[in-house]
Amino acid sequence: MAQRKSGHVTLMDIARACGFSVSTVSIVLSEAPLSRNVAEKTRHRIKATAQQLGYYPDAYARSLRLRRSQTVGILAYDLSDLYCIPIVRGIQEGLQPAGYLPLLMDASTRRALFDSYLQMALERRAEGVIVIGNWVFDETNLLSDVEKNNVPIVIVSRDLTTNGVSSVLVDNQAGGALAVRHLYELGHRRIAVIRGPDEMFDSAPRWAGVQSAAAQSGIRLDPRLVLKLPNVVDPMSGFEGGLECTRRLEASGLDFTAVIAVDDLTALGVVRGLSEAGVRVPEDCSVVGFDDLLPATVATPGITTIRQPLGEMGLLAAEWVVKEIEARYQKKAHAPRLHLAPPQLVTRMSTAKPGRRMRD
Amino acid sequence: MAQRKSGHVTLMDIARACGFSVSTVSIVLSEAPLSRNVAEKTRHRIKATAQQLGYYPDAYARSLRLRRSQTVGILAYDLSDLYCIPIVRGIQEGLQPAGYLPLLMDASTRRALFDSYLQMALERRAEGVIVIGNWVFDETNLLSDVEKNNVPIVIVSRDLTTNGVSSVLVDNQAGGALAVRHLYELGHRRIAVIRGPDEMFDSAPRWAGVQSAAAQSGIRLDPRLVLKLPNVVDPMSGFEGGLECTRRLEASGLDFTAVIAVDDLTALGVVRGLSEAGVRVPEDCSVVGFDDLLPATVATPGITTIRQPLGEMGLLAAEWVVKEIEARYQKKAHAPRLHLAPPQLVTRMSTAKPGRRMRD
DNA sequence: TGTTGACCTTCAAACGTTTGAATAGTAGAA
DNA sequence: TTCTACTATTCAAACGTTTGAAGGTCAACA
Repeated sequence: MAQRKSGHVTLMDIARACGFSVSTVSIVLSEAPLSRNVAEKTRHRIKATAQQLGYYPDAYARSLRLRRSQTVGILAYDLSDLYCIPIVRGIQEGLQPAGYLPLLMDASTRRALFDSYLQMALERRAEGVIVIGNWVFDETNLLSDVEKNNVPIVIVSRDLTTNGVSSVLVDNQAGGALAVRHLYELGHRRIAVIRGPDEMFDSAPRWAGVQSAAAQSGIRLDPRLVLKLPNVVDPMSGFEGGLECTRRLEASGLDFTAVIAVDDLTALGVVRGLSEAGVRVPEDCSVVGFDDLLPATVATPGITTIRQPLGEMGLLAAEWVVKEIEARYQKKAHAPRLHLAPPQLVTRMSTAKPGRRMRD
Repeated sequence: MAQRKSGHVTLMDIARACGFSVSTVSIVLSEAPLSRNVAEKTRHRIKATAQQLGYYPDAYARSLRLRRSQTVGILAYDLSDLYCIPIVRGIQEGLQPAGYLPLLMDASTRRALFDSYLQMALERRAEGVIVIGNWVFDETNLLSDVEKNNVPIVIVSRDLTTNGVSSVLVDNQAGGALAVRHLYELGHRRIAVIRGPDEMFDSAPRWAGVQSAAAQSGIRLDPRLVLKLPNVVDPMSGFEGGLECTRRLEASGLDFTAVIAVDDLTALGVVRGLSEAGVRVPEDCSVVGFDDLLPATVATPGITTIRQPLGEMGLLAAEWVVKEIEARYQKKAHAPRLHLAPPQLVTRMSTAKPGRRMRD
């Protein structure tokens, strides 16, 4: 067997091994149209040799020649945020049939990493980029760099259409309203709200939804029962924030029969806080979360929550990039689009009719 | 500006734009040693033009020429398994300083995807591969294909040293023992155990650890209190299995004051099952999990568990591949290595001294 | 005998980089 | 003047593919 420089088997190695030219070998192995002309036994011989030598075509050489990478970069701002994975799954599902490979990157909440990965995506000639931007990152200059290179980009979970970027996200406002209406129908009237930090994009629209639904139902939201989480990027911060806020609520001595938390982790923090104070969920107080992540399902009591259709959102984002890539090859670019996915109420054990809560 | 074919700015574009040759431009932009010889203003001019044109070097051309991809494939069998992410984080951390880029791939529990991603890793000329094999996958023929291509491979969370693959995993046996001893010291003597399915690699050693520690402490494990989860690959299956087993335990009418579950999700299923039966945790029954994943922390009560040092494990795996890659460039390969990371008991609220449990 | 077409295979150029070797130009030393 | 040494830049080949164009061979037909 020929001694190869790179340690990898190449077309040349196969050509030498079975006495044909590199061209023929390439034609056969890549199943090019021309391969119909190649004699049956030649084809067989070449394929067998390739198999036996453990040949894998070199993606670099191939992409270089074809000027296509068949790759889409997926850039998650924080992959450990539980809600990323279902999105990633959806994206993969959407990319697969179109023959694009996901290039998954996790910025681990580090801004510098995010930038360098974005750069890497460009160097790798990703034909499109999907950003999962669950947390805030104010600067979009790099994203514009992406656009400058004629690479279509879609962002999931933030609305950046004003910056010219197609966006897929849940209808946060409708979600907030859903939570309020659910509690209202159960009979709750004194509802505490734990809002997300200002720096989290979802916070404002969810709060807006809560407010408008409350107004519509004739519920007065006591400002003293509305708290806001501090802005920390740690994945556990929601839980701790919810816990801390609940302690404050309990210490205040105010009455409330339900709590709406900005997300599931916060809701779990609320449950913990109530439990510390000897308040039972849902008998004494109901709790509603947002997102529908695993911990909300497996906790006891299971958390009633507003579900985001994360998989579908990822799928749609993938389909959009793919379509946009194809479009650009035909020299026509679309205007940025926006999709607000409908949220869905998932009723579990953490909400019930308001009971008689004893307060000493 | 020159009209380029590929839609991307190339060295040639820059060369034309500022009147130097491609070589000079390359030398300057890649900061090659020769660039010391290049006149200051030439350098400036070239860099400025590159910047202005939005040049990103083509990773494909570069890797092709250099015959190095600076890439390590990370192949997770199921990224939605919560315990993958900390490992991935650790790996990234270990790869970064060595200048290798992670190529993250998620097989989504699908065997076929796993195979095709592994193939892709080879086509992308990954210089090393790290497999996170949290669930069983019996065939290692593809892994041997990897070895055949002279690509070092490390597996996290399974012992495949007998197949010649370096392995990093937690000391499951020690972990099982830790759980028993903790309960023993609290005073528990009648302990139920929910074992993992046979197809899950960790199951056997954890059970062995439980058995030996029980024997050492003089605890007799009632076989009727030892149940086994069915083999389902769904991420929720642990929870549902734990719940189902607990219902069976409760229905049996047997006495027990504590439950050891094979992992955290199962433990949460146990808590749910106990709650259904009106059994309080930890007052009436203690529960211990394994892994220390997020849901164990944020549930109420927080689950006492055996922590795997996932980050460190990933870090070590990364360091091993990197070292092995460098070694192969010097034509010397190491024998496969094994590291059993020490588990650690994390005490939370789900365990306490056995109380007087009423049974009618 | 020459021509045609069908069939099978190869040539050679290109993709965008990097880099050892080569080419000039300048200047100081022998 | 010639030699050496240094600076500043370029040539050209190579990495492993793909593919339009061209090269063969062979049989059949005119």
